[in-house]
Amino acid sequence: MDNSKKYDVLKLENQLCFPLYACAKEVVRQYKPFLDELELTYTQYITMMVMWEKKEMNVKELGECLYLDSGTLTPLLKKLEAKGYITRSRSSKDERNLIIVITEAGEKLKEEAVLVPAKVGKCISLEPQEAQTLYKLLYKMIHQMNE
Amino acid sequence: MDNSKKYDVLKLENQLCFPLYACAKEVVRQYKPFLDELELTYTQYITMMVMWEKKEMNVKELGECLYLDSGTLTPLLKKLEAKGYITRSRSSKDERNLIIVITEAGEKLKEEAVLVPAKVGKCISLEPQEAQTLYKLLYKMIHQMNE
DNA sequence: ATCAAATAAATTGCATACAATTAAATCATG
DNA sequence: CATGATTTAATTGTATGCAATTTATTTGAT
Repeated sequence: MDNSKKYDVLKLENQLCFPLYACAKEVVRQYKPFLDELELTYTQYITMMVMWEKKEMNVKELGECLYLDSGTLTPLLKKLEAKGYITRSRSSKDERNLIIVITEAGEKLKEEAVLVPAKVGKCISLEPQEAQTLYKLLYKMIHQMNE
Repeated sequence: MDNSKKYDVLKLENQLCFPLYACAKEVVRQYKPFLDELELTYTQYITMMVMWEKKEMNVKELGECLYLDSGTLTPLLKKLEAKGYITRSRSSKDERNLIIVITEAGEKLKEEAVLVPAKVGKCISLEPQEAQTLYKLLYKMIHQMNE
């Protein structure tokens, strides 16, 4: 092997994972000013996105949707409950399950939240075709890694 | 507006940012078993990648490379110093600057680290063309957001 | 029916991330 | 050349993330 090239794989610029990691963080940062208006963090926001759609979920299901575990979700859900956007209660069918249900206030928040994607979209403008390509590649990777 | 579609922008499946966020986390998880062998976290690993290439950097430069601030880097660099992979010392030219220099032990670590990318590559197999496309799109976004 | 195995959350411990603030050093301008 | 502005790290405080463990509950095989 050409020794001058041996360590090139360790250069940041030759990594695919690094821009992925950096880009994800930057995107979350783009969300921040808009989410601050709703007093939500990014993780709380995506959790609410699931709740806006599903209305009722248990922690395990939420974790599967969001790729988060109970160590992250438990404190986060307690905060959302404290804000009044969800309720947390044990299932009577199976006491192990904690059922998360969206509240009226939670539903109401959706009216403001619906404006967020467009605001962020202005900061991150890819061509529709590029966005589509990126979307597919990301999910391809995600599915590949979850095997 | 068609009301049945009004809130579709809030569905996780219609988000580009969510798979980005999820994929980045999953990738870091793929690294973990291999980095565990080196007793490095992912963030410590990418920091070492910069050090392997540059040998000497100050905290500000590292932060620019890695998109991290001193709040993250200061404790991380202290850990890398404790492991013996870097030294931390103030510049005599400008005492505000903290100069990070890689040590012998740090250089030595590169021998094991150089095997990591291939191992991770096996878990994340995109076609070279796809990887190239993804790489370009991610950097396009990163550069756009840093304006 | 009983009890070991499995399941679901919660807890614990550690390591980021990052905004905001602070402290020290240097610069720049009158 | 004095001092206010700027720059660089460090610190503080809050919120993740996740592995590993614990606790409570339920399931399932005998």
